Amino acid sequence: MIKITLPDGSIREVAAGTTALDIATSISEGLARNVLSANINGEIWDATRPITTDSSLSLLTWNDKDGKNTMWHSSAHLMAEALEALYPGIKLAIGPPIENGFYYDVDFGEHAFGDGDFKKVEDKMLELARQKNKFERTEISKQDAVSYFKEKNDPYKLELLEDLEDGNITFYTQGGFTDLCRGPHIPHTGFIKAVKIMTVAGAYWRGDENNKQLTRVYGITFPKNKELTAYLHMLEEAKKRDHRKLGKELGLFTFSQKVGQGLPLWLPKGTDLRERLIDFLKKAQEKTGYVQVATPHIGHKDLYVTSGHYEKYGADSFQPIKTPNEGEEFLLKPMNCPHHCEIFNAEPRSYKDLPLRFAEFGTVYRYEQSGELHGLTRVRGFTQDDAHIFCTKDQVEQEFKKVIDIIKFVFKALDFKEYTAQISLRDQEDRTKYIGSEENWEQAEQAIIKTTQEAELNTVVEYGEAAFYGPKLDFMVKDAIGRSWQLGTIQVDYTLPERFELEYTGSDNQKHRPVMIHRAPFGSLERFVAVLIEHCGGKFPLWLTPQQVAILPISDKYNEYAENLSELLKNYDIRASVDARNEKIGRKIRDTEVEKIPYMLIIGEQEATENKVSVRKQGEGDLGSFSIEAFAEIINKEVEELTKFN
RNA sequence: GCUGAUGUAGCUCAGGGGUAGAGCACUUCCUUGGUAAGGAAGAGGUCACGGGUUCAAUUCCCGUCAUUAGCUCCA
Repeated sequence: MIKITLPDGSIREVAAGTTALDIATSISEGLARNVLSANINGEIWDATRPITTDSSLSLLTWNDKDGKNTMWHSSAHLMAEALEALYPGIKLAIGPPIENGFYYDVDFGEHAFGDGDFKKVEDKMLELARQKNKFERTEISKQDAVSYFKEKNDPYKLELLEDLEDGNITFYTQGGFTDLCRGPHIPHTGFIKAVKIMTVAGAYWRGDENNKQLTRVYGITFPKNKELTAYLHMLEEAKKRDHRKLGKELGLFTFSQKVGQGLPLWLPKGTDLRERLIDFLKKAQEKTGYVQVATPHIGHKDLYVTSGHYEKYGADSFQPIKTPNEGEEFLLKPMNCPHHCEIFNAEPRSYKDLPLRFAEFGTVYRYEQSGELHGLTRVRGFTQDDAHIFCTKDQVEQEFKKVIDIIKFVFKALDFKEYTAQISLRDQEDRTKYIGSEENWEQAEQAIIKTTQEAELNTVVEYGEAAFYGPKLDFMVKDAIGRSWQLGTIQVDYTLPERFELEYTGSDNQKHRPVMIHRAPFGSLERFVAVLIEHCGGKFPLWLTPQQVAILPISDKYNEYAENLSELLKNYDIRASVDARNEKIGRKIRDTEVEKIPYMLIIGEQEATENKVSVRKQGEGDLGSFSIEAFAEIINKEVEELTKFN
């Protein structure tokens, strides 16, 4: 008999060789029908694999990330089986699960696999799935494995086998298909009820462009048809929210071939939004003791040689520009921090001056490969909401706390309700790859852990994800349709103070090296605006939106009253404009709704006589009649609630 | 950067070896209308750019540029 510890702490005694599925069955039939795999002592196993020693067990279903992965990994095998049946002679490479579904890299030989083939593959997969073929695990010797794939003439699997140790090799077979695979897999193919082949793309064997290009077939599967429908609906929704589309429709930004790839041009409305975001953050930062600095768009090459950026990124950057006479080399600024270090160095600093917080909305330029450019999320020129905090190592904790406060404030004002903080710490095994003293690291890492706890953040700790120059904290937000984006970041840096020989005089009258903290709540304005657009679907929060109110006269008889109203609202800091077009009110309302302007004021005979406004809210409809003062108060209250820091 | 797809009016797109079409937007006129599209007329295009094939290219071929889906990359 062996002991199995369940997640609730209860212990079951079962015969050795019992499977996770057996245990699920003993709990309930319903549970057993949903078990995809199991976590045995921290390893993911087949639910059908016999357990032979005392173990902890948790059953994994579609609701678990690992359960989904198992399902999708098995789906990749199912797709491979279908592809082999439909296109005999193809060679299979690798087929892992990914964030949304799975793929398989396939060498189709002469056949050009494309959209036209998808339906066929989906049908075949469903046909095979309905056979409820079991996934069977076999341990196999390396020699036998090699001869199997030699027989099958599959060069990719043979190459994979070269790197595997004998005694550690398993095959999985379902129906007529056998694949080299570590597993685990779902009990049988019948769990796969809905299948969609999404797309194909080229991918190099082992990610190396010198290797042969294979066809990567992407697919996704679900245990219920309904979930597939919901997923496809979500994709449609994402398309509608695409910031590139909305940015164009709402007149926020554009690109020009003449100006250059990846160089966004902000249109008046987009600039309004952007400036408003800047003001908003500046105000919060002023209250937290930041001071603004400003630095030029280029800097001497030596600056970046000192910072180390030239060595690391110089070759892949925009190349240096030279002065015509002296031939001195300058780089387009890829980072603000070296400039800020020199500002720190501009005068002798005392411990009494610290912390010093230099903030700059600094525009930087980075050469991104042309294939990487994407709307506003990946560009070659962008503005960081950058700041560098120079402090003593004892101040790191308090400074972290303040930065977290600002970031939380930003997320709240912009209605990002769900976010997690990823704490990136040193590799626990190998500490040689990091610069800075053990003591400093330890102190900073502890400060991050402590402050994130105190701030009651949802955190994930990732060991080995720290930058070589210091630990960091990244904020991942979930948008309105459940996608994750990385936005704000806080990073501790021990190397730049070292490289720039930053010093301050301590209370002991000795020279000390300050700690530097990089931080950017938005990350970059471009990327942040892109995420924000997709999050709110273009319906910006009232405080931020370029136009808050549209004044819609019923006919041109009331245009004058409307214009007066617009002027009056300016006194209340409300951004309004009049739609004086010769159109019917229904048309004006429709167009305003489409433009996603939050409030409409309908102005006609009645309003003009009574000196009132009829208020209509975007997406909601008629709110009734208000005096102008009352309306202004509603707007201003809503704005203030969201944008007040502290 | 690599591989594939795409590039036609301001926008969304149709078309196709004999120098172009729709809807929306725009302009003008009519209409003065009370909570999601009133009517009519008009204007608007070197069919991304450069070569080639052809009597003739926007259409076919090649190249360049850009966009896009992936791959690789991201201070």
